[in-house]
Amino acid sequence: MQRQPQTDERSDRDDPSTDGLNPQQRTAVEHLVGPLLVFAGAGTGKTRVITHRVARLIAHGVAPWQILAVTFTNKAANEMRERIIDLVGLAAGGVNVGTFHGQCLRILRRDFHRIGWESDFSIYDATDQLRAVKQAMSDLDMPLNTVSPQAVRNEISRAKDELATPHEYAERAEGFFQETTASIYHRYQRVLRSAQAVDFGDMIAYAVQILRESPEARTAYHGRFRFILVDEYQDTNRAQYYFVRELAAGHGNVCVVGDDDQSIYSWRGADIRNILEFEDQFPAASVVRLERNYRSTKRILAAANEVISKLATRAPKTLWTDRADGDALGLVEAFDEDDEAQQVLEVVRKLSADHQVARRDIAIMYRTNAQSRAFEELFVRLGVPYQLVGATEFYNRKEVRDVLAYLRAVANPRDLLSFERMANVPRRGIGATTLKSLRTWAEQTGLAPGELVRWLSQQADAPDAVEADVPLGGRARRALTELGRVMRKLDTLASELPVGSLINAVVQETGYDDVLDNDPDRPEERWENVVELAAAAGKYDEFEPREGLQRFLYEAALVSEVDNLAEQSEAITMLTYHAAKGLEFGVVFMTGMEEELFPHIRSHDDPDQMEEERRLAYVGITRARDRLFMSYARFRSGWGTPVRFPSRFLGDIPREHLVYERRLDEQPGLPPVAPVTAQAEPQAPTERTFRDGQKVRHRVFGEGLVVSGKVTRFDEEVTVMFEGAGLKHLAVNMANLEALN
DNA sequence: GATCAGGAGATTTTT
DNA sequence: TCTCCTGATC
Repeated sequence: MQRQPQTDERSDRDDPSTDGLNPQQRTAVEHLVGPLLVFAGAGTGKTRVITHRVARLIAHGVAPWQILAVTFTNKAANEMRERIIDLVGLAAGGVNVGTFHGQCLRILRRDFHRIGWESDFSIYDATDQLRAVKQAMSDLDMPLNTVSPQAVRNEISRAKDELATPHEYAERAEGFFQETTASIYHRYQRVLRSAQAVDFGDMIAYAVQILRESPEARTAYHGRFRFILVDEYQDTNRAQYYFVRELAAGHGNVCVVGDDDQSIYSWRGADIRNILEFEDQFPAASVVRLERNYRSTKRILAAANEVISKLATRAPKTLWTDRADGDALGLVEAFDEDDEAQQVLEVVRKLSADHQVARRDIAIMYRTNAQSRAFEELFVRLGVPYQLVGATEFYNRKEVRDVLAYLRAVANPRDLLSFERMANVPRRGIGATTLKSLRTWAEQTGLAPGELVRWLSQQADAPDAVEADVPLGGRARRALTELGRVMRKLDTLASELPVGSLINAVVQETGYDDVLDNDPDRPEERWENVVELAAAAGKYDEFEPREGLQRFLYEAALVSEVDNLAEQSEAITMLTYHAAKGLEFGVVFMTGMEEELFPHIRSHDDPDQMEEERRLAYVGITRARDRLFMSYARFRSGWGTPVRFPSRFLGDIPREHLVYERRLDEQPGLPPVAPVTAQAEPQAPTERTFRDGQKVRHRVFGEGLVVSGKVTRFDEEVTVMFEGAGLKHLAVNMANLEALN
């Protein structure tokens, strides 16, 4: 695992006694039995409470393995494990720390047979899910444009977050989209089932099902996990709540820690009710509120409080701190995204020179992963060390997915998606039609395509085999037989080689090395990724080959963050606001503080989502200990309108806490924008000046007709059909359109 | 029936 | 910028 930056108050590491805890923290630590809810505001010593609580439980004779600690991310789980060991000693390594999905995986591995599954299965991630949705739609003879497969995937995931089965979902489905989704969902589950595969939502759902339906399993887990601890409880979804409830049903020793102000995952099904209604769901629960912030300066905290106070709904609380006022928050106005990166780097240099701030204590945060690009390019060019958290999407690289598809097709011959992904890579003359007839044949025989091709190859090897009825053309049959031969070879290798070496063998045996060599754009990079994958798999070489393979595949599915190649202690950290939750840094740069980016444009028409953006801004601000900088660009290439305006969140911060580090001189071509510190709302036109059907002239595009238009917060946008240039979306302030009639 | 080329569309946040 | 999809070609 990559070395992560500090979590909450790593700085004051201490002995397991309750000395040095404030009264609220102590209350939380000393409460041992029964349900407990800890409202832990940002920087209030949450991690400290958790680790001390664990220490105290162990001091009271609870065995480490009787404690189950659940987090939301692998990052958080690793941090928590480390902190517990730091405090309690190695003996505490036995505490069961893991993500929801990791914990459920263990239960499935052990007890999946109780509900009719095998203990080896494939885990389908979001990309696989999408393919499975398309597969389901095609099974139903439904054109892919009937409904958006992405939307259906998300809808299915939301349903699973609520533990709704296809049947339950269908019962309450309303309207065309939901009713269509209902039938796809039904079929989708069959696709997964026959592939012996589960998606993320299934993992929770099946674990709950096991706990509910198997008395043996239920008794075993109740006996095993006597104390349950859930971190970031505000981000749990309904299914996860049921999971916790089932586990805690025997004894009620469940401690949840969270902060409704930091709830930022409702788009993933997080249900704020879980934390707000905890006292109803677990009667006799004690509630502790941590409101003293140890992390940030007064001015940073004031900004945070101001931003979060504009929420329409939240549990009342006010963070306070004893720390000094600190510096004002620095504002950086940039021309565009490249300039933004430059300017941020300028400030970083100044900080290093004037205040000896170490780069490892600096974080650059952004709303979307794509924003990291400008920073990366600059930093690479200048040799500035940085580390990217998450995001790299290593496991979404084509070559990585290809190799993994081979491994999964070997580990689980029934895994249809993996099989079909690798079936024609490299090209073997197996096209869509061949695969389709193979699937049909599979349905008739009850065998999976992966099993059938192996059988074909066996038949071919046995000269006196009885000629069975094979519904395939000669060419297709030959190609599939050859594929079966490769698969059988891989089967053998998988039983002999540790998984790290297996990857190398797979690449050679299958001819995938040629695919990599002949890659049109970046063969070296693709090779590097495959090598890196093999290196990651090497961790499992100590296991029996088959077992190591299976474990590696589970990890690959559940770990989204990759080890960065080298540990760079002197590197600037770059990460999204979402990924920053739970971390803290001496200096934080909140970049891209622009309307339509942060708050994100997709949140603009939904008040609930807008509130979530605000909480996300709050999370960003409260990551900073000593210094906070916020930057925005006046132009940003890419999508949407190129002209940008400062984020409303900037306007919410009292001006006495803000100071410009850098402002642009007003230049020709730059639309005027009032300084953020003095700004209320930007002036927006109230009605359209160009009507539909109006003829206009543009300096570059020539003459055209206005097709549609709308008034936005800051400007008027029109869509114009130009005679030469086609359809264009234009911002009226920028485009200098001339009305012609 | 497979492959190729070109175009279109889509890009939030993550286990 | 990149991936997916479609339609045309071999």
